[in-house]
Amino acid sequence: MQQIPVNSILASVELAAWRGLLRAHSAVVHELDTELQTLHDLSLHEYEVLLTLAEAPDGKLRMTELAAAVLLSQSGLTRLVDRLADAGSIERARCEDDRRGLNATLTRSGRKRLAEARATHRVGVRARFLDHFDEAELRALAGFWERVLPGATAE
Amino acid sequence: MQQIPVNSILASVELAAWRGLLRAHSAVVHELDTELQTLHDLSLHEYEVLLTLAEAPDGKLRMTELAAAVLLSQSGLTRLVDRLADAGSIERARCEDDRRGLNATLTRSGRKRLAEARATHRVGVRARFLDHFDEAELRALAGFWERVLPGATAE
DNA sequence: CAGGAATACTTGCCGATACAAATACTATAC
DNA sequence: GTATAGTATTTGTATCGGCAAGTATTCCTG
Repeated sequence: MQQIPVNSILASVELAAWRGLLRAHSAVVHELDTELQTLHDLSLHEYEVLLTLAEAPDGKLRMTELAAAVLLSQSGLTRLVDRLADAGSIERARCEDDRRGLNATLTRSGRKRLAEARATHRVGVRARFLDHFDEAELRALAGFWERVLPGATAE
Repeated sequence: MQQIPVNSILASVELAAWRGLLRAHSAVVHELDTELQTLHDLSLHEYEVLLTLAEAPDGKLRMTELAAAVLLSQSGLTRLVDRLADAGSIERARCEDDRRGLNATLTRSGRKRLAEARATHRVGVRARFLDHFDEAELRALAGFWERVLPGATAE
C-alpha cells in the first residue's frame, strides 16, 4: 500500500500519471500532425479550424469564436486564417450587423479538403488513441477531463 | 446503450475522451508554463532539462540523451541549453572518452534555481491535475498511457 | 592505417505563435 | 451628439522550435 506523501517529491504513481500524459500526448499529437501535414498539407490546428467551421450552426464563425474553439491566440488565428484563405479553403466576410467583426466560412474547396482530411484523421485518432480503450474507459477518461477542466468535453 | 460506429464520424464518448484530452492538456500545460515563467523565469522545457539533469545518475547527460528525455529536437535542445548556459544554470564539458560529445551538468546556481522552481511546480501539478484523482485512478491513468505509448511512464 | 560511413552536436534559415500596439468600429455617459 | 470607454481584428516584433546542411570526431572495412 503506497502512501502518497503530501509535501515531498511526487510519488511514482503520480509521476507515471503526469509524465505519461505529457509523453503520450506529445507522441500522439506529433504523429497525427505529421500525418495530416504529409497527406493533406494541413496542420492539426488548420484541420481543427476547418472542422470547427463545418460544425458551426450556420457554417460561419467570428474570428474570436474560432480562436477560442481551437485554443489559439487571436493573432495566431488571424495568421492561420490568412494561410487557409490564401489556399482558398476559407473566406472572410465583413459582418453586416457589427462591422468590426468578420465571419469565416468554408469555401467549396475547403469543404472538400476537410472531407478528405477528416477520413484520415478519424482513422488516425482511433488507431493511436481511442482503440486502446473500451467504452467504459472512454467514459471514465471523459469524466477525468471534466474534473481537470470543467467544460473540456463540451461540444 | 450507445453503439460506437466503426467507420463513421467519432461518437460523442470518443469525442469527449479525445477532445477533452487536448483541451485539458493544453490548459494545464499552459498554466504551468506561465507559472514557471512568471515566478522563476523558466519555460516548462527548461525546467524539465534542469530536472532531468538533477535526476541523472552522475548528474550529467549527453546532449542527445537530454533531447530525448525532454521531447525536443537536437537543434532545439542545443539552443535551449545555450540559454540555460548563458544564464549560468548549466555547463557543457567536452566528453573525454568521445570528443564529439558534450556532457551537460547543473551548476551550483542551476541546482538552486531548480530547487526553487521545483517547489512551485510540484504544487502546481498537484493542484491542477493530480489532486483531481484518487490513487486507484492515478494507477488507471498510468496504465492508459502505457497502452497508448509503451514506455510512457518509465522513469 | 587510409578512406568512407556513421555519430554528436551546432548553425543557417524558416514557419508558427505569442504579446503588445495599432486600427476600426460600437456602445455608453452626459 | 460628442467624448470616452470598450470590443473585434490585424500588424509589428520577438521567441521558440524544426529541418537540413555543416563541422568535428569516431568507427568500420579492406
